[in-house]
Amino acid sequence: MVRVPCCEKMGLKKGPWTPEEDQILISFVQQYGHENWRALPKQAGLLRCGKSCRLRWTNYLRPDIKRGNFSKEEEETIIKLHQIMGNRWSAIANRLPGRTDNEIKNYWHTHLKKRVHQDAAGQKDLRQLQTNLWRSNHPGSEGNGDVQNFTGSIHENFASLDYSISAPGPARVLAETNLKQSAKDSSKTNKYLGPASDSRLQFLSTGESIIEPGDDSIKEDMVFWYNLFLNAGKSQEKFAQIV
DNA sequence: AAAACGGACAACCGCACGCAT
DNA sequence: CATGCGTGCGGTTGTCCGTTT
Repeated sequence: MVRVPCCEKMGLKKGPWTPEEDQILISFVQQYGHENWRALPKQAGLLRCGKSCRLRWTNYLRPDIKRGNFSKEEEETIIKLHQIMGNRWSAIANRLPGRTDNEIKNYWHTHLKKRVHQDAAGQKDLRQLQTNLWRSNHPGSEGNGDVQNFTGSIHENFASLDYSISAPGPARVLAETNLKQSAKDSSKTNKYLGPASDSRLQFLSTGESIIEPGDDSIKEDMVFWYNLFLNAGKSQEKFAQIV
């Protein structure tokens, strides 16, 4: 059997819907319901295929649809459900009242995908960064289990957004102070949230410097993680506790 | 000022599934 | 069981619009 796609039928309109078409569809559905999408456009007097009508109704015209920006809670829900379910947008949409699968799918591709990938890459980098931090403060400890325990703990706690992290000892970060250029560069991409004019990366609340002259190799990582932390809603104190 | 570019969102397309015959 | 049909789903494309060059 070869089914002819409904949209190939001659005379049917494609593309964006006009307000008039929307009004016709809304009025018809409210009056007669939508038991048969294929027959609906003809009955309603619309030059659209049934599929197009159904999509327009379910994704845009339905009265229970919630318009507007996604809340933080909705974003987190989408990210968590996507980790579990993958691209099963309709299943994810079922958990978010008022949101459609299409809307969630679009939001994922345009907003959330990049962020999640960036976080995943960052978590990978974190182990190396923490190893560097540990070794810079614990000479002679390289290669032993303490380093792995420390970095593993940090990684797991950060990944699960657990605030109760305590680093073993005052692992003070020593880094090059000349952050002007990297801060300037980062601010262009909204990654650096601190004062761009400051040559040191500082806690905004306490003014305490966490970057001291010394190790040039980790300054960029520190800027990255500091900003990721702030973006994630962590306090500077917690950041200090970790490093 | 205008062209080029890129992000956001709406809409389309093809496949798969379930149900009726 | 095979076929026909309606619908749901996810991937992809098209279009609009703001920003950058």
